[in-house]
Amino acid sequence: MQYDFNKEPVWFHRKIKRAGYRITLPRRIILDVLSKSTDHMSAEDIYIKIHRKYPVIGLTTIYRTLELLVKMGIVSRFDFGDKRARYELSEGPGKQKHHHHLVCRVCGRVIDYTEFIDDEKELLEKTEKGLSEKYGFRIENHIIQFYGLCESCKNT
Amino acid sequence: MQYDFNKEPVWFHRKIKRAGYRITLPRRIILDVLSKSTDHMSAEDIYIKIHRKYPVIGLTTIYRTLELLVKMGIVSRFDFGDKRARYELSEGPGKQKHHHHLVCRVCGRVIDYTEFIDDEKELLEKTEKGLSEKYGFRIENHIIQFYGLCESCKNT
DNA sequence: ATATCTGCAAAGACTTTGCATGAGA
DNA sequence: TCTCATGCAAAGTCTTTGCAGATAT
Repeated sequence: MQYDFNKEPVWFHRKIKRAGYRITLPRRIILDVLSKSTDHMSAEDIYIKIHRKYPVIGLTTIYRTLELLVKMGIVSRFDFGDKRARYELSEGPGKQKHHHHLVCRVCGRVIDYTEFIDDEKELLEKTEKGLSEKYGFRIENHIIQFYGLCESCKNT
Repeated sequence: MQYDFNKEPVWFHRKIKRAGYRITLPRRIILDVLSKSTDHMSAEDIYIKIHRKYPVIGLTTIYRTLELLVKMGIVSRFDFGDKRARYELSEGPGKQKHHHHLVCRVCGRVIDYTEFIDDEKELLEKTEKGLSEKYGFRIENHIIQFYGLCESCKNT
């Protein structure tokens, strides 16, 4: 894993500082790993990826940083049914495209799909509006996941 | 918790037996608790509810039974962000109505809602069809969850 | 300078596993 | 009778916490 300090994302610095936090090496590295990955990484995945080049960064820090990033809305956290939390960049300046997940209940494979998102959008907006009126909820985000058997597990 | 052995659900016996499993006391009790509860119970919740009347049933059995019921599709398992799995009867003979969840990220309260389900239905069917064609997935079910702040946490 | 942040080790919480006993068909 | 199911205790896994030293601003 290579980290290019010249391409630091400005929006990130601003957001962190504005919230009263500090820009630190682990935070920069972890954000970088997440923005370059297309996978849904666990804390340990990130740790392993980072460890060779930055052995000083411990797993604890990964957890704490992820917690921070989730709280700030920069990162989203998912549960795909294996026992570990998975993380990915939220939609936004990090350029993550809005998508949902398709999870195979046998092999655990996860596919991101972006199709039908536009169709969903209208429905979701309507639903969010209705729910917030009826239950007084302020809805911030949503998760849609489909579960089933992936192509290979289906044929086994 | 009272268990009425005269009202045993026939569909459950049939389903269990047809799958080659045995009808046992713990399985009957756990199903009963789930079908009478409107909550999203953790394994421990179920254990506590059962324990006074059936102290012989251990937590391990609860876990194993839930695993079985989930595998058979009788029970669904959810993650609401606290660290424990939550279980509820799936839609079906147990008479659970199809619904989704609204989760408060502060206090953890979960509201079941059934509104808009009809609107969702058409979209979901279309999406499921499209996804199964494109990715070769056999989709068995889905989860939709909204996250945000409930009425009281919003005003604090 | 000083309030944050980090790493390490240890603790914590939920869940799973091994094994001998007990129970359903 | 003969598997399958259960209970107990122990182990496992991911995640969090306490604390002293290090770091950002």
